[in-house]
Amino acid sequence: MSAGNGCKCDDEAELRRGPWTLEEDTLLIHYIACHGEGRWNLLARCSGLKRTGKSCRLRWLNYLKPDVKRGNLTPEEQILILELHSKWGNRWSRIAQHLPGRTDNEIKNYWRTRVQKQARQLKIDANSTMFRDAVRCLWMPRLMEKMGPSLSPAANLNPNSCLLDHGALQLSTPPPPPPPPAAGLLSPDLVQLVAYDNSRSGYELLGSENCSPCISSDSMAVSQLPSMPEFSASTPDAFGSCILQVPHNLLPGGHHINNAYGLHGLGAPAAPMSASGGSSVGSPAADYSVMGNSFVENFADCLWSMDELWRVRGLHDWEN
DNA sequence: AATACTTGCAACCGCAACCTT
DNA sequence: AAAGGTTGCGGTTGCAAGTAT
Repeated sequence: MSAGNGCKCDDEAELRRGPWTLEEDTLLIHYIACHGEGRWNLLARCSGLKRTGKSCRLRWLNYLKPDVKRGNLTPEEQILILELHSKWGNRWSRIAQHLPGRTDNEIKNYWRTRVQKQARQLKIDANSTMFRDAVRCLWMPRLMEKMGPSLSPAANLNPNSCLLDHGALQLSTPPPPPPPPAAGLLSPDLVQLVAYDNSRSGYELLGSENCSPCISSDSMAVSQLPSMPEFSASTPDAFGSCILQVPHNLLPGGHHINNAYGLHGLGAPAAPMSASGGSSVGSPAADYSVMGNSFVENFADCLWSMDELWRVRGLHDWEN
């Protein structure tokens, strides 16, 4: 460990930083093959690498180690991450222990880039109960669908444990406190909904058995929505969700809420609604008049369910 | 085609816990 | 027991690649 043990002890000022080169990787792999893992500072000094022990350790564990799995996380792994994070929070290394071949860094990146993005789109704090509800009600069922019939035991979750379920509501903890103004309140004139592409040819807001209390049991085609200037939709994300913004004044029967989520469908992401749109639609005005009645009718059902949900949860007073 | 913007991920940093002497 | 060194964790940053305008 000392300067006199035969190691190449270079001036610390020459330590390299930044991306690793192929030569450095080769050197590190070769050294570990000969001497094994651990003792990272010694490794750094004696391998000829002008890196800190910390940097060597990180490169090995996160990238070079043979059992590190590359490629996208499977739906099973994603479910596991969501579930374990809801249990343990940001304990990345602990979570990683349950996903063989995946590193804490990878899981942390997944959470930050995918999951927190979802929270931002929903305008919900990623650590809030409300967001955990959304995860359980929206993503987990979708991921399970992607997994098909081969549900792994670890991911054998009961979607009906969704906190949005009426039964669960009655039995479980008191309603969560109203979210802070920034988390959930929209402009007084708009309602936001999360919708999923359900058919690749359009968008559909669907009833879901998993989250039946929070949505209408009817489904409704909204593939023509983009042709209506009153509505806007965000670009669908990696999970296929997009945010619809709908003017309050289009809602019949005085039903109005400030935030809604829980509209659940199936299928892969597709082009933004504004890009492909409905198949046989004419001018925006004509489209709306043609399909308007049935759409609004079902939409109202859906919103009523959401409205009821918030009332049950004691959140009604965060309406304007 | 060029530029601006967004996204995903590898790598770094600070800190705390653990280990060795 | 204490001090110094090492390791591991979680948060953050920087950059290359991809996408939108």
